[in-house]
Amino acid sequence: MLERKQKNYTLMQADDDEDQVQRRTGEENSLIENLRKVSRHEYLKKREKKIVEKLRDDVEDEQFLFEGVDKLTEAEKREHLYKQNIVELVSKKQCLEEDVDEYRIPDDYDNLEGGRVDQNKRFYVASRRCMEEIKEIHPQQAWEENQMNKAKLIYGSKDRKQTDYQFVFEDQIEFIKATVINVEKHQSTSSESFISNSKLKEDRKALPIYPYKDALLQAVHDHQVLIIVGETGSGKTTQIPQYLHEAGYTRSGGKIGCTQPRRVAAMRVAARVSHEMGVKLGHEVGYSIRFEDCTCEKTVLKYMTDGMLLRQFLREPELAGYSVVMIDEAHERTLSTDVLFCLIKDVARARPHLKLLISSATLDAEKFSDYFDYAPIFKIPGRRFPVEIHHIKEPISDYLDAAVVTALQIHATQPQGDGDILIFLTGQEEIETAENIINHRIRALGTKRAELITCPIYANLPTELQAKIFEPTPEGARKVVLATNIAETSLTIDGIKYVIDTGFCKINSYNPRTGTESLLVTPISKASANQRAGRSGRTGPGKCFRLYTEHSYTNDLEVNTIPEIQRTNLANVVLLLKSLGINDLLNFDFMDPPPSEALLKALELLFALGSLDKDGKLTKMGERMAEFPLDPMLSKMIVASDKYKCSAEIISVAAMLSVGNSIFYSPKDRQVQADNAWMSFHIGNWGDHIALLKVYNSWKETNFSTRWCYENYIQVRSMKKARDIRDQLEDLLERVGIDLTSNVNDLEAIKKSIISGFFPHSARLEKNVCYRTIKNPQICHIHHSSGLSLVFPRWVVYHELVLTTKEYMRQITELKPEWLVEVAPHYYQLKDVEDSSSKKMPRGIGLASSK
DNA sequence: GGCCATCGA
Repeated sequence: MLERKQKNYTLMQADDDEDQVQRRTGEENSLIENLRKVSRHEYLKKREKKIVEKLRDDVEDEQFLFEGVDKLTEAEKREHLYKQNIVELVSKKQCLEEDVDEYRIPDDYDNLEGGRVDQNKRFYVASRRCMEEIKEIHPQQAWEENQMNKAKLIYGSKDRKQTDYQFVFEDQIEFIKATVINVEKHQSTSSESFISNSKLKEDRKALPIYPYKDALLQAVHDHQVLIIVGETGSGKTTQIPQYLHEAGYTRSGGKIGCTQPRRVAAMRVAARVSHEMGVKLGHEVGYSIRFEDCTCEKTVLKYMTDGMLLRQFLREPELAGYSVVMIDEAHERTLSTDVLFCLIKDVARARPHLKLLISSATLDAEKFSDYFDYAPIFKIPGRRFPVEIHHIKEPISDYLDAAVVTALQIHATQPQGDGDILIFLTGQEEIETAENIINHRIRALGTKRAELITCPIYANLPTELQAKIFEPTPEGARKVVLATNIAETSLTIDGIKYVIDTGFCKINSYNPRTGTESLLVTPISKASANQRAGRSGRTGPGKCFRLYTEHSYTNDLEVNTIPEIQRTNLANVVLLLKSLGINDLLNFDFMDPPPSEALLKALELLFALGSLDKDGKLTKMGERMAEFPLDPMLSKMIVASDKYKCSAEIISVAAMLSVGNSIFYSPKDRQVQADNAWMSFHIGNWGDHIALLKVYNSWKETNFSTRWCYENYIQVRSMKKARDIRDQLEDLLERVGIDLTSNVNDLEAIKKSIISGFFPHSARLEKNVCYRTIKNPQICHIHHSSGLSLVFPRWVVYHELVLTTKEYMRQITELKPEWLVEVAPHYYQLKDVEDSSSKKMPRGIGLASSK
């Protein structure tokens, strides 16, 4: 097939040559004929690019997923090499054509001559990013850890702390101990049919979970719901589904599903398990994440994101295709996991043969147990290196300064090259200032000490710059990684020996009364503090320096972070639950119920958007909106765009809004250029929504060019994500019966569609630079990232309201007040939007009759 | 003239 593809290329070339000859000689050729050729030429160019891109993705995927898998057939290997060759040839050619030198800061892996990307290095770097899961299970690692543990079996001080709690679960411990004996008796009877490779088998046996295998199977057999407490490195995620599969839980046709909070985790674990089972990924073992379904009819072990399983409830409310569902990393308490708890508990009652495993790393398993009708707790020990924890003696006032000083102290006093430093800070700005201070002070020290390399990392940092933290530290030097919470769970950095924990992070919480999200610096929880400390003990014994006193650790910090469900906008969740036929949400069996105010606010909004009727039942409109994996206001905007015949534009806007605020990129050293690029999308005061649309369409016009992004200081990663979302939305349009219609020049139609979804978010200019929201009147300002921040239109509609240092509206568009009445007559009356009576706002304005 | 923690569909 690939050979055919290449032939196509040469054929295309021949076609083109012929074209030229004909064009020169054939006087009689009609103009139309010529145009056709030109357009074909263009089409072929585009097609070539598309095919190459597809090939490149294939190669990346294969390298990423089959890394270390030696089960590939010869044909597969050949094909892979072939693809790789083509991609390399093409990228050589492209690099000559596209000499990109804008905001692309060269880093190690694209430093080859001619700017060519060294794919191997790149994948090395990329795979480091998500080493977490692999670390847990990599055979080499397992072996090494095993050897280390043989020498001295030590548990870290973190573990020591947790022993305090162990007596609480005495029953469960007894339960485990009893079964350990069983394990030894029946060990040899376990099924071994799937593993031919003896090395792999040994590795699997070396995992801490292995001795508990039969006991675990017995427990699953005896109980419908089981809480599993297994620490990092126990092998629970990879082994338990395999054990259950081997024990026959998939024999009657049901799948084993395992959820993960993050996409990379689902992918990597699935890849690992398929490797262990000696099957091809996507066949018996697969994964399913948004934009990527790597499963087939044969799939019996399915790893997926928790959000994915949640969406599956819409199509398959009984989860009939599953015989076992395992919810992994339950302690993280993501919004999706929490909602899954409620739904799955209900399903389990209706389906007595469905097995349910809730797996968590912490010891608040008792709470999980209580929630699931006192389900038994099964504890599996983990493996970790000891971590020494140091607290400060006296409280300090400036944690940023203290963090820098501590880092420098470590650097100065600890042996050279014995490990890197990781500092947890709260955000981008803090990271940048810390970076500056450290660099400055290091320079002042002169060349006496070894080099100290600062590596910032946060989610919004362009990928090219993120890769820096995964490069090995040069001989004799030391790295200091300045990270946000991203390093707490989402990525793992090798070689960290010292953690400096400032004790703070930014946490988002939603105020249902005002509809504001606030992102404020908050003390972390104990669980979080321990997680952070654990980051130093992954590859060897570590040390953690906490910039708070032991007293405040024990007395001031909360035990756990407040679950997301209690501090977020619930509109989306409520719509989902409503479309599953769950009506009484106030008495719904949440593990930690969200504030009733938040539920009411969500219901009120859904009613205003027309997705619920006055009895709280889902309407036809609500059904259509629920199809979209978006915030209900965005969904409503899309459904409304049908009326204004601009659905093509609106789904672009929705996709761009969904990726959030990481579109534009403004590096400190190129601020002027970046500002200019930004300006070019904001001329004419169209507003931010239209600017986003312009960005998307311009990118599309350049055939999704990466170079174009660099030139315009736009983040490629975000744009690609927007494209994926937009593609998905386009597919969904068909499902809800909306035609894809484009009307790019009718800005009024586009704005009216936006307002149809966002009419509850309107505000008017109050005085000077202050705005006042119409509903729940409150003072706010235009965020400085907005194109209208110096324009101050009288009336605006905003995408979101965020409290940072002030109340800011983000992503705004100007509107005519009468549009509000036109689009939402049930919500606004003419008197609400009349400009003349602006002296004082009547109470309850805007809430015309929505109760 | 002042900035956006982190995931997920």
